[in-house]
Amino acid sequence: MSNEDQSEFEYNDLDEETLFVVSQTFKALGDPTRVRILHLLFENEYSVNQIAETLSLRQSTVSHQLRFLKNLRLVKYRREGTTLYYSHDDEHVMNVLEQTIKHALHS
Amino acid sequence: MSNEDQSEFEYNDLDEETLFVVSQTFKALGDPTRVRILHLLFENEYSVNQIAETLSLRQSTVSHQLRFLKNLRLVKYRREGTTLYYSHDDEHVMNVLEQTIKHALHS
DNA sequence: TGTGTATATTAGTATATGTTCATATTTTAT
DNA sequence: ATAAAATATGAACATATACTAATATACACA
Repeated sequence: MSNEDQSEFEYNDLDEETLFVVSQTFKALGDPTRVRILHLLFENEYSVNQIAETLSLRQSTVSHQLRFLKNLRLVKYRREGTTLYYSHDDEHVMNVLEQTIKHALHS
Repeated sequence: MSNEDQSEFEYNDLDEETLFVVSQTFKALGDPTRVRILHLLFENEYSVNQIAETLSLRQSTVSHQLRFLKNLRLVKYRREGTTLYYSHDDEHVMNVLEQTIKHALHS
């Protein structure tokens, strides 16, 4: 088999932006803390302190990770006085997470 | 609202193993190089060198990442002489990847 | 057995990442 | 204005990660 035969079919690599968005999105789900936070936010909204208490994390840790998730528009918040209630903001990502959790539980 | 009201509903955190598997799986998809490799393997099998050439990566880099992916059983290989042909080995993960790429392309 | 080819592995390095502590900022209520 | 509560931020640290060069290993075949 000649080299020409091997390269007969041109491969279309992912464009740089798509590649960045996709890997960045998965990177968000690639950390246990962020998975726990998103999993917690599956059904309800929670304040930063509530998240920290429920998951036994430092307030600072939660805030840092929420910023990460907010930059990717995976979560949003609403304010009530000094309290910020966070909730998820990306149905696709939450679906992917749910699917994969279920898949992991069955395997 | 009292503290009792807030903690009335017990939250069931993900068990440690599920958490590990899920975040580990997403971590695999959280790197551009691995995304490119898996994307390449979507339809066909490729040898290590073919992957390296197609994606302009070093042989060593590809081999390292393939080991990573193989440890998670995301890829498998078959041998033909000295050549190893790699292909994907996890339909669920490939579906998730495909979905997310399509989602990224439309946004 | 010896040589060439394909792949894997090891060690080193630079960068990225996640957590923590301390502190700053924002908002509300007095 | 001041204090308290909730959250955000910055710096420092330790660890993880990805890539590279060099080398080792595995296989095929003369």
